[in-house]
Amino acid sequence: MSVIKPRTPTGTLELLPLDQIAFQDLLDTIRRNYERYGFLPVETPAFELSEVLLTKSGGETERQVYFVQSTGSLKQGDAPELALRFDLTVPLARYVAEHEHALSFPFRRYQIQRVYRGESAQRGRFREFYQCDIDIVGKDELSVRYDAELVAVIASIFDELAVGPFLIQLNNRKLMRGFFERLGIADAEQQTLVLREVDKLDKRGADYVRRTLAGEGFGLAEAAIEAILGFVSKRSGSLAEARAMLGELGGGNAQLEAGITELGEVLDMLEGLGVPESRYALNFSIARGLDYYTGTVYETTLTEHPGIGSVCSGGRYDNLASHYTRSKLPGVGISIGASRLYWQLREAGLIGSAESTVQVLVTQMDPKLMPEYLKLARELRTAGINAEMVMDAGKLGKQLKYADKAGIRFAVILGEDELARGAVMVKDLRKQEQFETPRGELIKALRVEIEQAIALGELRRRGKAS
RNA sequence: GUGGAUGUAGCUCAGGGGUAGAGCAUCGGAUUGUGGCUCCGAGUGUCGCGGGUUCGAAUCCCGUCUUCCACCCCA
Repeated sequence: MSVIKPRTPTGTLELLPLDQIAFQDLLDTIRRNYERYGFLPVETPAFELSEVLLTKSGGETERQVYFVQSTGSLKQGDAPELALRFDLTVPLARYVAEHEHALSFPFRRYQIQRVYRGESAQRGRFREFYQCDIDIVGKDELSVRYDAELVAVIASIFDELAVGPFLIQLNNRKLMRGFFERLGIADAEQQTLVLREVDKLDKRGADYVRRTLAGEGFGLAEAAIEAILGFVSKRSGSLAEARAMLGELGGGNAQLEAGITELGEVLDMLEGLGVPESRYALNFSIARGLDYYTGTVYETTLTEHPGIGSVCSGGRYDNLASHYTRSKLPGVGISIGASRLYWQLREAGLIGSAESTVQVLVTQMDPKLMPEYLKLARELRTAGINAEMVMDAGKLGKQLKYADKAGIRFAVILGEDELARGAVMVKDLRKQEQFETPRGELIKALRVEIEQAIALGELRRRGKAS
């Protein structure tokens, strides 16, 4: 009989249990912070109607969309009416438009789900991956103060992830467009093209951008190019510097002035929100690729790992759901690509395998004592301690080996000797220590051990809070 | 979609016209209440797929697929 080689399609991330636990810990941290800042959970279907998803046909998105089709429909040669979502923003727009009357505005939702993109796989880039989005959608209006609030959320998450220093870089599309307009680049399309090139500054360097802007398709005058480069090369190192950067821009047109005002308001909020100055900076080269951003744009990087690139990005959009409703729904949102983030952090050695979610293994020393083992396991579980029981008799050595390989930190051992003494043995496989405790104090003793390990950062809190 | 590379045991790879190897991993054992170290033993491959050259191909040639890297785009 021929067997099929078991393998996952390229561009998918499939993990072993201990790595999956580490990944889920990452998602949990993100989710916890989203909820802490008052965002509500939403899930939408993995696939949407094609007509809903592909509002803007042509271009990059359509090239990357996976269509979904039943075999029956495929045989009939019908065009697929379903497609897998490629981000969470388009489904959000549909969701808000569809449930507009049942939602409270400003609507704050978080969504942690997988999205699909049919692109060729590369390092840390997947065809199926998790996005963790938050968006705040207003009705008719939404204050830029919300734009500042998102900075606080990002800072809170990356602080808690403890992956070293990070920088949330801020910019504003109006400010950029206004600046280009002042230089005589008035056409919106042309501005978009310049935005896209300028965004590559930190990756490709000033010379690359200079050459591109002077080349065909742009052909900008040297003075304009130098003005642009001088503008986009600026970075703030502190709040005072950020304010000075805005102050030096001067005015000249409504867009530029609006951008300066908006960014200024965002800066004014950050201190009160408790975001340290070291966590954010203005960077006038940040543009983001998506063309629906109209105001604030965000891009977060890990200072000590520039190679990882952006770990969280997003921005403000004027009218989220114009394709689905006549209501004006402005919003602001950010997204964390969790699969890529996890993968990159692991590559950089910033994240390892976790310990098992199983906290204690109840070993089976003597099959005759099975009723005792069952009782022990029940006690542990009732106390909120995650416990696994060995059901098959076998050598104790093998059972401990199993616990070790499975990443289980503690083993409980009970044989004739302990039973006679009314005691039970607790073994810490990591510390290579064991101690005997009176049977009645097992739970207390284990809790102390577990809390200690959590305090040392060796374990994460599992099971119900005790 | 464009350009470049790759493909040999579960993994990392060596070999290079005469029919396949190492390390790691896996499993078993080292006197029946204690894991990660050590020692002993065991198994596995249509050498990516198809065709050609040859007495003979994993090894040379052609095609094809796959995976990877860069561009594009993005998380």
